[in-house]
Parts: sequence; C-alpha cells; structure tokens
Amino acid sequence: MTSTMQKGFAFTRLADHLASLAELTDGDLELLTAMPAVIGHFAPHDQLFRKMDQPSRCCLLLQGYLCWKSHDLGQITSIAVPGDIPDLHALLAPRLEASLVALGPAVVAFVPHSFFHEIASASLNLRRNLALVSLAENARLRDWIINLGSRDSLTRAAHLICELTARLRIVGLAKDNRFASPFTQSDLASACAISAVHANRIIQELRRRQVLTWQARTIVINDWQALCRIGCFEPDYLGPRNVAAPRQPVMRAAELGLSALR
Amino acid sequence: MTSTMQKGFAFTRLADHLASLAELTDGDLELLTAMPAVIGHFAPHDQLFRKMDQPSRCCLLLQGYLCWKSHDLGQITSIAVPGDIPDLHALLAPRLEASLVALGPAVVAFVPHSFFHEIASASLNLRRNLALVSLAENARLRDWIINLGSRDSLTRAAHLICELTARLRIVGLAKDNRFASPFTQSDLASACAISAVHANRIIQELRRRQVLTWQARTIVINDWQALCRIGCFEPDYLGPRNVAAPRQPVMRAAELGLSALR
DNA sequence: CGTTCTATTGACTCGATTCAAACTAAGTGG
DNA sequence: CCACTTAGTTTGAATCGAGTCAATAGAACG
Repeated sequence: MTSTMQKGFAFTRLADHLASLAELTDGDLELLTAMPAVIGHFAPHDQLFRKMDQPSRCCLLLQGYLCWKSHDLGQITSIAVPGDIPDLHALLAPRLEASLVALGPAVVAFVPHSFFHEIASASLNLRRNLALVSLAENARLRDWIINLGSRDSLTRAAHLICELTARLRIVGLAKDNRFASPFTQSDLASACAISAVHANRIIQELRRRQVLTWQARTIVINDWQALCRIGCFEPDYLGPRNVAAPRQPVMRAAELGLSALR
Repeated sequence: MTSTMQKGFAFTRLADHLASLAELTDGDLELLTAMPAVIGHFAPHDQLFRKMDQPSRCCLLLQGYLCWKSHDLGQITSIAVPGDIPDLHALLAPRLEASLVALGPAVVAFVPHSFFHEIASASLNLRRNLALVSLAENARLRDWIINLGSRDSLTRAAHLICELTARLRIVGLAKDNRFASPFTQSDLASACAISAVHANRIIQELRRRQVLTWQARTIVINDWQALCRIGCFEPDYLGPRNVAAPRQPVMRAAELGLSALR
C-alpha cells in the first residue's frame, strides 16, 4: 500500500451513501467535509485488517471492492462498494471477527474513529444516519442468509450481481448498467458459497441467456429485468428512505384476543 | 393472544442481556425498571408482525422463542431468546422486511418505541448498549452466513444448538445444560436451510453420538465439548464485553508501503 | 517471454432433496 | 375416557444439484 495524507474530498461517495438512507442537512455535509483521511492503495487479496485486529481508524472505501472474509473457511460475508465503511462497527466493538480483504485493486481513506465520534455527538441526524448504515447492513446480511439458505446457485449469483448493481447505482458507479468487476470468479464463488468451477458454469449460463456480459474486468447488464427475475431480486429491499415515518400503531387481531379467528 | 398491562418487571432478562455486552450502571437499571409493557401470549406459529408492518412498539421476548422468517421462502434468519428485542431496529427503520413468528408458545412484552427513545436520550451508556445489541446481531448474522455457506448440515445444526445454548446461558435459561425446546425439527430445518427429513436424520446422528438428548420438548446437552467440536463453535464469538478498550493504532505493514514483503 | 493467475471443460462422486408411507404424540370433543 | 383428528417424527428409495479432481486453455504481468 502507498499512502498520502489528504483532507476533505473523500466524503462525496459517503455522502451519496448516507443520503440514500435518510436526508442529510447542509450542516451534516459541512461536518463530513472536515473528514481527515489517510489514503491507502491496496492490491488484489491484500488484507486491510485481520481477525482480532483492533484498529483505531475506519476504512472508507473510495475505489474498488473490499470484503469481509472468514479466515479459516474463506466464506465472504459481505462486500463493500465505494462509499461504504465496512468496519464502522469497530467504533463500538473494536475487536474484528474476520479479515477485511481487497477484491481487486482498492483505494481506501483511513479515517480516525475519533472523527466519527465527533460528528456523531455534533449532529443527532448524522448519528441516526450512521445507525442506519448499520441497520442497512443488517438487512443485507439477512437477505444474504435467505439467498444462501433458500435459493439455488444460479439464483444466488444473479442476486449478488443485482445487489451489487443496485448499490453501485446509488454512488453513481453503475451508469449504463456497466461497472468494473476486478474480482475473480472465485471471489464470486466465495460469496455465493459455491465452488469456483460451478461459479464458472453459472456465469456461462448467464451469458448464454444474454442477461449479462463479463469481460475485460467489466460487467455489463444487458437485461436488468431478466437478471432480477433470475435472482429473485426486489430492487427496494435495501430500504432507501425506509425511515422515521411516525405512524399510527397497527393493532393486530392477535392483540385483541382474536388469535383463534385467524 | 391474551394481553395484560403490567409495569416494571419485564426488564430483568433484558438487563442480563445488555449487561453481557457492556456494563450497566445503577442509573441505567433504574431507567429500565420504568419500562411500560403490555404482555402478550402467543401460540406456536402465530405471527407477531408481518412483512411491511410498521409497529409502534418493540417486542421484548419474555418466554419461549421467536424467529424472523422470510415470508415466501420460509427461511429463518434469526432466532430470539428471552431478553432479546428482535425488532429493535424498527425504532429507526420502521418498515419490517420479514415476519416475526413464534416458535412454540411465547410470552412477549410490548414496549412503546418512545420508551427506548427516552432511555437512549437519558443515558449515553444505554444508547451505546442498545447499539451493541444491533452489532451483536450483526455478528450473529455473519456467523450464520458462514454456517450456511461453508459447513455441512450436521455441523450447521450442531452450531445452531451451541449458539442457542450459549445465549440462553446468558439469561439463565440453560442451567445444567438443559433448556426448553418447544420448536419442531422442521423449525430447526428452516433455520439450517436443510429439509425436515434431513434435520431428523441429523438429530438422530447427534443422539447416536450421545452429545445430546431431545425429548419432551427439552434438549439436554450431554457433551458440550463434543457438540462444540462438531459444530465448530467458539463460545466467545458473541463478543461479550468486546467493547470500548482504547488501544494504540495497529500499524499494518501495508500502510508503511511494505505490501510486497508479505 | 516465461511465470503465474484465472477461466474452462469433462468425468466421477456424494450430500441432500424429494416423494411416499408409516408411525407416534398430542389435542379435541362426544 | 376413548375415538378421531391433526401435527410432528421416522424410515426407505430414487433422484439431482453441486462438489471434487484433473487437465487444458487463456490472460495478465513483471
């Protein structure tokens, strides 16, 4: 990794990401621009952190992809796209439970934990936004459990590609249904919990069905509708703006003692 | 469901749960005792909430088990034990993405969202504690992804039972390695993403190996060590007290530009 | 320009599913 | 209290999706 010290530009994709979850005020944006960052460049398969590390800085991903990978079994549990802070949870639970690995070349802004603590105390709204980042991750993890548990491998792979595409769009990186895919078929396999050989066969099947092309480290979605259908992907599940709408309590029949009627 | 209105007793297992994540002060306990609750009783397979519901109250589980279940595929993504608040995330992201279902008979305390907002503003420490609940869930979800993705079905089932046991111990419900199991083998299968038939064969295998008995809606762990071995379970992973220890930054070789040396 | 990843293909194997049927336990109501 | 119903468990046999192994082809990189 090579490092340079910079200040106040790395926040833009993060702002896109946060704004997709809930409004950001001008004051919040102001706070974000003050973000101090050390830029780091990583090569494919570089480990940014290892299991049991206790870093004092968060990684804000600027370019490329990172993943959390269980050290012993090699299972990928989540993939970070630019604008993500994959180790945000380390602010409160400092001991890492897995390794953070670069999928392809990656550029990262290291930001001191103290910065996030500061902006969280300065802005209730940002605090909520950061909490929503964690909840969105939670929703993605649940979705991934459903994917691994209940769907066949073709569906799994298609679903992963759909999810990646949807997230990349949010930060402006999937224009024209085209985005960089510097990761390998084996990486896809590790995420989908299938063998690399089988991953290859599935990608061929997706190509055969003309829903995507994947060459020269670039994926092009040729038929988004079809890919969503194959992947059982509902574009909204990441829950953009699924927040803070005070409503009337919904009284279940059950609560009225009518359980037997259902 | 039948309901009764009560106040100030439902918090004890919740306190055990929170205290397992980080210290609770006397002031925090005081705040918790003021918890207003409507008690609800549910029968097996009752739905407490459905996908897309927007409840104004959280469920604090008092007795039994609840699970989040994807409506279409039936996959269980997590199981709640007494002391858990499975829908805590609905405080910030009110639209539910799955159904909350009772596994066996269950007793729940419904607590208004406003109560949690109040104690969170009253105590920084409790706020952090509630955030840790979410992070612990996050860690469990990741662990479950590894389980579903990378381990065979015997290991998966053993792992689930280990995890349940560990969590029940925290709230005092697995004394003598014995705990209630009102859920069915099909429920276990839905959590482990295997067929009910296969779940049955696996339970028989665990019985044959004398690591547990499961009869009369009760599981007894006869050989905890062996069960952990079969389930690849590391008892500490839930991260009790994995918090807030300010440390020196760990400088990776990568950051010093020594990536090539590794 | 060779070395090293990565992608591709075929053959064989195996864990897990599915289907079907029988059996057991647990209610429920007459 | 027993007959009846329903839910859950157990068993066997056939089938299939996906893994593994092994070998080759192609791309990328120093």
